[in-house]
Amino acid sequence: MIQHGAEGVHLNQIAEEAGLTSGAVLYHYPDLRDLLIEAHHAGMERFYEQRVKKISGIADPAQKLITTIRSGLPEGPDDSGVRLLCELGGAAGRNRVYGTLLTTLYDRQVAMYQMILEIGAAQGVFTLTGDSEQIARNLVALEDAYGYRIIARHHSIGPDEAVGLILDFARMATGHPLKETPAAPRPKATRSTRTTRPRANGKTADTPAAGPQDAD
Amino acid sequence: MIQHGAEGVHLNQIAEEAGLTSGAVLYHYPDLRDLLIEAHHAGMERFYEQRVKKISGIADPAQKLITTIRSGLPEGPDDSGVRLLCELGGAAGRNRVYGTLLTTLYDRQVAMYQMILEIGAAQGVFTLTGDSEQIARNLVALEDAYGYRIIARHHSIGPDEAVGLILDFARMATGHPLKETPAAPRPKATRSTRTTRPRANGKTADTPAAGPQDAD
DNA sequence: TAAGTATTTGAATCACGATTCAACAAATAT
DNA sequence: ATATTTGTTGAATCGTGATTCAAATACTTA
Repeated sequence: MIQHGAEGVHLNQIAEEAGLTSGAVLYHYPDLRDLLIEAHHAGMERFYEQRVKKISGIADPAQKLITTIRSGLPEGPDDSGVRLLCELGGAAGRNRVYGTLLTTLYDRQVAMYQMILEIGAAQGVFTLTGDSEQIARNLVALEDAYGYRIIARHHSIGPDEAVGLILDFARMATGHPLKETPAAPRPKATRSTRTTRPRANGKTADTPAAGPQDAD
Repeated sequence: MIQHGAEGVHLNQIAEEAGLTSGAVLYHYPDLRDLLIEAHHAGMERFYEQRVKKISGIADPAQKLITTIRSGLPEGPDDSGVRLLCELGGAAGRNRVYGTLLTTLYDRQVAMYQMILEIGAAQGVFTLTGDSEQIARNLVALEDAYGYRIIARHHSIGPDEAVGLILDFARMATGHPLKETPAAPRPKATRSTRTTRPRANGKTADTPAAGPQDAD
């Protein structure tokens, strides 16, 4: 899906990716669409779980907020997790299931932010300038949008710039300076989230070597 | 593209939509991709022009800002202009041309907002809490994101709610109350932006009547 | 080990969509 | 009025990808 779009996936590609033949894939998923939906669902779930895990250990609301913001953005234009979500965004207008999936994710993310905001406010660390849900919604919205910008390879908006922009808003909304920890030099070359798959067994020796960037 | 996704368009559908046969379409666009790019380009252009036109007559910066925000959002989940842009968002990760197209649009919209903000500030109407570009970027980002939410049919976020949320941010950023004009009861049933096309000439009498909502 | 079940293969088939092209029609120029 | 070009058609062709299925293989259980 990342390579050819939600509507452009071909059974054979899926099979090859899985190290199987088309028949085997059909054996498990007589209807391809079910597989795609499950895949999207799993991708979303993984994305969300990762975020939750990243902030689970942090106590300070400000640091928690900053980390959460960063974890919602792609690591770069090739971040597969976010790429998938962007793909979903386009398809959501056409397909109710995808729409619901995406909507659910959005709501969960809002709840996550809202929790952080509320706790911070309760501790007196944040001074919210409005309803916590309203702020949370805007935070998630900003994340989403900058995700798209990064995926589209905007020349002047990368992950760092996006974090900066979102923090600008977060500061207004929380009344907290939200200093980015200069520590934690985010691990550079953790690119390609793609789990290395055990290639097809023999026979399919001729991989047409699809370029890293498919020109549609 | 709206019906079947950027990767799912079929020549015959395009031809039928245009009231032609596949051959005739190929005569003008030997490479289908050129057509799609031009279509996206035209769609974007139209979207932008419409926004500019809508605010052209307004003098008051606050009203201008409010109107601009509204004009950046879809009128509903079926707004074809925005649907197309969402489609583009997913494809941008795969296709450099689309990425550039989208990036360009984003930058132009930022410039548009920036202008409004700067003028408002110069007139003493707005008191910007930060860099005008930074605020403008976030405004466009919010628009984009809520566009996606609306297209995905979020149960509690429609055009009105989105405007409200964006205005919440805009108020923080401009220090202006930004009261929505209760006047101008937005025209209810202006659905289906789709321009009525002169149907195919004879022969192609059997239109399979594709439902309004294609289940992917 | 043997029987039974689950999975995978590879080839055959089927359907559909892109592409080509000769003939036709319309518009425009001479 | 005729020639030329421009655009369009419809049918034929071609290629690709989904789908089916009998046979082969792997795994499980008794």
